[in-house]
Amino acid sequence: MSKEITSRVTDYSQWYNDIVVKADLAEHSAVRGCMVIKPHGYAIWEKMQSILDRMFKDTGHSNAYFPLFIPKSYFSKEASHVDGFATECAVVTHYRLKNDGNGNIIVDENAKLEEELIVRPTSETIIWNTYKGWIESYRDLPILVNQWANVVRWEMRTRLFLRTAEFLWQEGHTAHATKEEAIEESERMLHVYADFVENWMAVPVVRGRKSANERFAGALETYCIEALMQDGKALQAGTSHFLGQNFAKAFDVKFTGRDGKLEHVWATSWGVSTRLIGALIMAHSDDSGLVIPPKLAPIQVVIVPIYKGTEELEVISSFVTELIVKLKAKGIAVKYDDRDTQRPGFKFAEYEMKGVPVRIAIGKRDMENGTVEVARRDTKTKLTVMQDGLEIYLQQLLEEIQQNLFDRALNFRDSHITKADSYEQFKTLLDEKGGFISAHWDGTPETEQRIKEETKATIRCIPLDNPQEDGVCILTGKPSVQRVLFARAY
RNA sequence: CGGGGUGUAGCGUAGCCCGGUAUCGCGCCACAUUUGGGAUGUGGAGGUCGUAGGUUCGAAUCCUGCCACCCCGACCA
Repeated sequence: MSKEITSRVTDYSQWYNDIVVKADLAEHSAVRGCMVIKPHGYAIWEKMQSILDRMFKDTGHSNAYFPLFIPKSYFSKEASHVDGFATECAVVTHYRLKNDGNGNIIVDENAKLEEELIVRPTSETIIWNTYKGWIESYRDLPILVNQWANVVRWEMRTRLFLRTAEFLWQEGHTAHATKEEAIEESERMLHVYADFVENWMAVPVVRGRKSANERFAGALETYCIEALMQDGKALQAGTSHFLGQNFAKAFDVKFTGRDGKLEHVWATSWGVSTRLIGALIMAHSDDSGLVIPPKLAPIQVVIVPIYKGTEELEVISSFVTELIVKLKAKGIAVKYDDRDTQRPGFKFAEYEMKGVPVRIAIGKRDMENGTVEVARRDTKTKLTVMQDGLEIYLQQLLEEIQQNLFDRALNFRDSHITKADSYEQFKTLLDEKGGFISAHWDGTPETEQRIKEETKATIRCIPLDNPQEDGVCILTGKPSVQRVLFARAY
């Protein structure tokens, strides 16, 4: 099957592509810029969905669904929002096809839509147009709604999971009576995201806010969590926006307060996407393939029998059947791979490629000794373990792997936040070390833009609770009150 | 959207300059021997050579248009 993958040092970006394809997560589709998410990749997404969905429900949110299509005029209502998305919108102009008489199917020019429809790149406009009808009084607030959906952004260059023309995500859209409450909500959801990414995906993040340049089109404040990939590039793993009253004003959404006065509603929106799968891959995986943290793994433990002849297999299988019951009782997702069409070595390599956290091999020798061979994916080490009490051992091992992955990523991240005090040093660090560079910035969009043009690095975020410290901007030498995190990013 | 490149079996490729219906490897199928890290042998199946047209007795090969993909820019929360 020749499933060799390119090593990370040879070509990191090819390594990434190889993992996605060879771990069977996704593939390019017949449609330009759009991917097919394969069952193994989708299983990871489903796992992410179910955990996040529970977290959203626990913080008081409900799911709903809004249309895929948005009337073009809605878009124009919020000026900065249009500017942000105009260049990457798919537009529906007709609603019918016809036969041209020569056996070709063509667009029926007589079926032109009176108003073109935009395929949603995000749903703020259609949602705020809807909320207008839901909100009259402070008693109708807050509205805490989330939707799981697909969106389309017509990107020029795409990468599986990281940037595709269509992708899956969730978008939360909330409406509040006060500014404070809306800000609190957007911060709360940022922390929900950080909690998920760190504790489930085992990827450490920096929580912060975006500079004006990087802010969401239409937001007053964009909060984000930034993660660091193994090649030293940053990846925005989630964003949460305080939208102020911008959309309420654009769609005329007002409510009557306790005091009887009419006021515009305060808004937030927040989202994470299938891009998280890209983050997962680039944070943990190695040259043998994908590495999935146990808490997100669709299969946590795979059992591979090693046998000669059906008689040996039967003995092993009856033991495994009992073991599976015990593992499931501990909540462990287990798979027994007794396919006779593949040899053990092949299976070992396959599950390594697919990132299964723990592999158990059981052969005749083990059956005689009352042992199994346990191999962990994160360290690629093997141990012989007693069958007795195996379920407890595995439960602890899975937790240990989860922790180890996080610690490893955290260690890498922390050793890749470097201070730079001059522009020369800044550029050298970017080229030679990568990672986040903590540097003083004069706070102006112009300076950020120039640094971006000259170095391809952007301000990833201004960390929350950022220590205040007097200094001078690395580019302009103007006074600065704090350092911000720069990096080259995905 | 600019500049460059590539399209040949599921995947990776040879052939193209110098025109004669296609090479090799992996994978796939069958059988046998195998099974503690990607098995081996024997046999077999699989191709509108991206697509449309042109030149020619004859086109994977030469010419033109189109499409797709890749790389570099531009663009991108």
